[in-house]
Amino acid sequence: MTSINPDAANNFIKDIINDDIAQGKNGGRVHTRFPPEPNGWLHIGHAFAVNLNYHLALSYGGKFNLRFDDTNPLKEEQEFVDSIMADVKWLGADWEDRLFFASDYFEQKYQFAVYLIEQGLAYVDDLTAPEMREYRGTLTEPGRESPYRNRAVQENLDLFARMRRGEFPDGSRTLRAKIDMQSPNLNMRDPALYRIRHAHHHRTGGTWCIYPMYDYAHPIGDYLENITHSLCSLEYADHRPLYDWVVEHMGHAFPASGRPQQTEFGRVSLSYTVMSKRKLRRLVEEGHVASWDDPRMPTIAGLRRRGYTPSAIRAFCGLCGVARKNVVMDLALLEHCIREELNAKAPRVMAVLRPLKLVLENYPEGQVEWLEVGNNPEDPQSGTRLVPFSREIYIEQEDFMEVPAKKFHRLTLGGEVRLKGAYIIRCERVVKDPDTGEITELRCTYDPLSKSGGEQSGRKVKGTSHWVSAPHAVEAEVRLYDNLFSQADLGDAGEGDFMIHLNPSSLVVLDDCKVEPSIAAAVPGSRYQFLRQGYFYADPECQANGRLVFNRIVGLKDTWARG
RNA sequence: GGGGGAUUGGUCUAACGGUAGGACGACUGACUCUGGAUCAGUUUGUGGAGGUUCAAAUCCUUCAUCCCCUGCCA
Repeated sequence: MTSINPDAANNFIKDIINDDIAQGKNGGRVHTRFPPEPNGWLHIGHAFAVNLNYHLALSYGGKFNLRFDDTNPLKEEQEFVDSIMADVKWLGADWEDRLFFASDYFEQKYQFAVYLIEQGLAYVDDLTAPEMREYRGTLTEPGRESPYRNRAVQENLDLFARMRRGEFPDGSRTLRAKIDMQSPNLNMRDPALYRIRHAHHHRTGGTWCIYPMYDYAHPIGDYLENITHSLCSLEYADHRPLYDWVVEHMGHAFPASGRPQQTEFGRVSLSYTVMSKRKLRRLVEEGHVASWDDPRMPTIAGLRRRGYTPSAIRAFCGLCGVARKNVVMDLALLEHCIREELNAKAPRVMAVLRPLKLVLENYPEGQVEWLEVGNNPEDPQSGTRLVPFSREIYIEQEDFMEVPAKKFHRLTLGGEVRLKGAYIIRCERVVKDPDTGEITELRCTYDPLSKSGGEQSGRKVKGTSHWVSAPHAVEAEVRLYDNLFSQADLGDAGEGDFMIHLNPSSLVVLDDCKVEPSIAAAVPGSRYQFLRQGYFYADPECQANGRLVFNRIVGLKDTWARG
């Protein structure tokens, strides 16, 4: 079990839990849950919530449930249940045998509603939706009581039973809690508990035509599952009095030893991207990204496809603040987490993304040397591999400048550079296309005494370049992913306007890359550091058709490019 | 003249009346057969005003700003 930052300072939720344990609440148990609605894909913000709930339970020796909040058949689909389960599992949160659905409790919820009616705490209302809105009042004005508010218990019981039987059309009636139309908290102005929806539910099919509302269903689910700490996002703080109202009456109807309590925390979002379902959907529907799992998307599926590891995402979540305010985390922190992990673990290989042919005029034609190169300087255990070297090689176009810029450390006309793991070379001539003036080839010489690891290899030059032997080079496609948006905080860009900040270069596809032969058979899903370029992921889907495709997960930090 | 929540450097966070610290980023330098990594260092902060106190980021008052709430969504 990978832990997130176990030494992290306490957060306010831990403070609350510690107090609860000290007071013996719920017998000192800690039991959390992650309650997604199966109506979309999980994103990095959800990962934070999953992680928070799971690791809180874990660190207190408690339990963690996965519970789908499927009370609205119009929006929910099995497809999302499947993808969410896969994502939560991939993130490493283990619900063991505690997979639940709000719909598992529809019958109990119905019985409890009957109890509320009997107690005079709920009534069937015939108001239409627009009427109900009008009766509700406004933020600054109290509401008015529905004319149906004081129906007799028997009439309510009868009407509610007939609602269940399907005698009334959608929208014609609701079951409402009888609380307080004067409350300054709109959630307490006789909130709807049930609405009529003659719709097919992904799990219960056509069994029901009345469906409970979130505010009613959620606390019941928590209560029935013996949840102790029901964590949710900030916007539900106003709903807490209603949550408590339901729990309190559940306690009377179905006495149990435990009582769940709701605590709100701030959502986590990321800079240079968007998080709202609506905006993510627009990106897909308008074709700005290929799909929900496009490697530029902040969805779990997208991050996975990009090449992020669950452990890096967990580490990131552990570094995020748990606070009573929504936060926008710096993308750089997420990138730091994957770099840190991959720096330690990823094998290094040489890949030339934008090749420039280079001929070593004094290197014997037809000769091939297999040079031993270290796999990872950070990991002595990682060993070495053999890389072929020959008269014709490729180097990176940007590693040569005929007229060097200030502080340029690599190859220049008449200058020297070391080829990583091989020899020091000197550029003698530049061959150009006579028409375009474009550099097509470099004619160079090598210093035979400078061979890496050789006795006389100690000579220093100011730069080192990566390279690939031309006759041995393997063709690959490389997809350079970058920030989806060029502006860090899209929050204040007007609605609908955020698209103007799309980064036109969020994806650059290079299809003429040359990689060293050692990764010709790269295992799909494996990760490498392309020397001096970044960390890359052998794309599992694109690999399928026999073509090598690598996704750039994240670039290396590059102090030269920055300057 | 509604209710709820929040405010510590560029970002996130610690402090629970007693030296404002950390992470990421940025910048310097060292080192380097990756301009990576590593190491050393630097920079930037308690929203404002009052008050309580020997002592306030922390407690009180007040102002300001930001977020959420008028679905038969969650």
